[in-house]
Amino acid sequence: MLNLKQDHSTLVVLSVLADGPSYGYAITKAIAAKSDGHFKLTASGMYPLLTKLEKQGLVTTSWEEVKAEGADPDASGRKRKWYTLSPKGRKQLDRHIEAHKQMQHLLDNFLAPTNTTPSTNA
Amino acid sequence: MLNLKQDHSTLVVLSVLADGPSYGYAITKAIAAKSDGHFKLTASGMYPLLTKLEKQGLVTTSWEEVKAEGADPDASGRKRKWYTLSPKGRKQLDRHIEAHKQMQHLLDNFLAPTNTTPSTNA
DNA sequence: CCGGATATATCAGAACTCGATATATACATC
DNA sequence: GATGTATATATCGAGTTCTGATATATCCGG
Repeated sequence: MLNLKQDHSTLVVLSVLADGPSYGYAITKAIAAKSDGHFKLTASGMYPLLTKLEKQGLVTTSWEEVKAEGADPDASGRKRKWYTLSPKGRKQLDRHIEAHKQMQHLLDNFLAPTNTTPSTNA
Repeated sequence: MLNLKQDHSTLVVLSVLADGPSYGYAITKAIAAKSDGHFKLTASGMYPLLTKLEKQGLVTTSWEEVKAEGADPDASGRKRKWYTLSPKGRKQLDRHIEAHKQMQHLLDNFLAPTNTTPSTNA
């Protein structure tokens, strides 16, 4: 169970939101599910990140009352804060994926065996 | 020019030391060179990291006097602190590379298009 | 009514980031 | 010999991030 850092969290959260609007708790569950239980992003990592994404204009938010079935329509039920990926957020996701691919590429090169004269050159 | 975070710094520094002993300043240069100028690890990131690696027993250290050619043998010249990868450090590097590969794999899977029923299944 | 799941959010101590600063030697150029 | 750049190690400090713990409140099954 790998705890995600903010860079990876951002990538993963934006990626989840690319599939459609969601809310904090559901996103943590989606991350766990979509990663076969390998990735973990806890509440204390999730909510500050979502706030940050909102401030950056990468997501827009709205509150929704979660009414229990047959509940008193006047009673104030549990609330959900929905997060929707903005066009800016979608672009940022693409850029983030590109950056991630490049980092992968650069690291792979860096870690590759130090062959000064590879046979592929012959 | 990407500034490396500690996770990547550790991977990269241990990888440099796997090629043989080196010292702080040379490692920063080696990282820049080996990454074609893409990776940067500054002094304020390097020295705390090296200290940490030493405390963890991943590297061993020794001081060496850098004598200028034809310099007074009694004069105290510049000093270098050499870092050598320990067997424990070598194992840690392997583990770190494995973890990195797994993270790559998991992220790639995560970011892959959401095909619930791929045509490869038919 | 209790406990576990759902749901959002903050707190606080620890760790990390990174430009700036301190210190000192080496060396080339003017 | 002065000035500047490169070599070389190291810390400081303001800001950010990390993470388990805590707080609050609803929902639902037993």
